[in-house]
Amino acid sequence: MLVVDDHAMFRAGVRAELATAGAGVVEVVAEAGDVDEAVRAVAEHRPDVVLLDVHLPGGGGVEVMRRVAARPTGGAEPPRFLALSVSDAAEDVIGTIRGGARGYVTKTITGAELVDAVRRVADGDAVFSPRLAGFVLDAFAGTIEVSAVDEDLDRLTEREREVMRLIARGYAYKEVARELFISIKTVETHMSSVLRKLQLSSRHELARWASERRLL
Amino acid sequence: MLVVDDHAMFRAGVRAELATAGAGVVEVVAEAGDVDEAVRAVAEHRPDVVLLDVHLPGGGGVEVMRRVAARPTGGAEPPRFLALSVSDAAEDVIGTIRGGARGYVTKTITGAELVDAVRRVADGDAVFSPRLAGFVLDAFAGTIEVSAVDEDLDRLTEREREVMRLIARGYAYKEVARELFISIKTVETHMSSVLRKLQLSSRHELARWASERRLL
DNA sequence: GACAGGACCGGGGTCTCCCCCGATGGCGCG
DNA sequence: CGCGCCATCGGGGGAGACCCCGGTCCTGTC
Repeated sequence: MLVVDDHAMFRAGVRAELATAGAGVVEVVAEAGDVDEAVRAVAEHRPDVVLLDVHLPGGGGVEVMRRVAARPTGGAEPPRFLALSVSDAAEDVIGTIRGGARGYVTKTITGAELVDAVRRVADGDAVFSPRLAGFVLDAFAGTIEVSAVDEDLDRLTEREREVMRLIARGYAYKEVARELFISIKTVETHMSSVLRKLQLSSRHELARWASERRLL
Repeated sequence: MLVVDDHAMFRAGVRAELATAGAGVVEVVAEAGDVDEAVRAVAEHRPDVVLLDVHLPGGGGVEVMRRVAARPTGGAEPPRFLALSVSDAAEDVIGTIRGGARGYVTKTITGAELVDAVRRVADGDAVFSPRLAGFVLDAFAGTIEVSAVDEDLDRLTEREREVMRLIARGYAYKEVARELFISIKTVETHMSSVLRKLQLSSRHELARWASERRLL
């Protein structure tokens, strides 16, 4: 494992904890204190797991993952990243996951828990601290208001729904007309009904409305 | 914990495993064999964790989560769902997570691992089997082609990017002009450059382009 | 100093969007 | 049968979107 954190004291703490709680399970092969060092250390030592601080000089942990992913691995498996941070802010967590981390734990974690988390990430598991699992899964599950959608959407006729779908995808009236073998004027009539029924006022609002509800 | 699975034999197996490996940690308070039973059992026993089979008669595990979420809890905390399935298909996993599950493990799991997974989900952790963590996190991280985006996006000047962002969000030229303290004509000039540089032909295509690349 | 490029602004034109008004034919319902 | 709803089509018009052309400043480069 590679330990990346800008505080040497913290890295020493991780080493000490893992030496006792994780003896024989987790081996620290190297340390790094900023983004450049981290990228070099990954290339040199090819660790299975990188314990990665989120707030790191030189672009943060996300930058490390981005640069490691951009470099050729020479056929070797890329390391798995376990993010470690004092922050439990949603944007940090989600940004880190988007960046490619396979886990995110806060620094309130105990040594034994850290050993377990590292082991799990090494096995391919996803690991999240309790408070963070909520962010990740909620963001992933999305804000799908099933009940509200149906009530509005059911007011539309079949033909109106077809027109709505195409308009929301950015089709011009002319293109919708050609696609559905009807006149432009009919498309305008349907669109007028759609906007009125959905209480929207333009095709742009309609596009956002449909996009938020994943109707495209 | 509530065990939901349509095979009585499997439920018995879970009970037996948890009695030995999870003695004193995990207590099975009830069982259910289909969606209706599961929803009733949740209302009656209010378990902390529901071990939920994905392929279940009556709509699947997703239907259970949907109906439990729709019913008032009477102030009590809703249970956390741990999905359990023979399937490791991406659509099953992602659909289940979208449905609100806090974890997903396959039935190849051992008794000790199951105890650990249940304990973690009860604590609020997200738990995923190794092969599944890939699906979930990749789907969440999205298909972000950093390299392709930058080449196109870097051709835009700073001002063009600002205009592009607002237009992609559905702002009218007039609104963009007001927002950026410039004239409508200037907005048109910038938009013309944006469309030319990105090889797009309308604000609608631009909106889709930006939306696909999560630039909003 | 010439030259390029970016930010800024304008005229004028065509097309699209969105609304108002109208009409016809079909289909089910009381 | 009258009535309402739906799908179809049209005229007209105002506002906006998009594109063509023109221009003035400023800044950085050679």
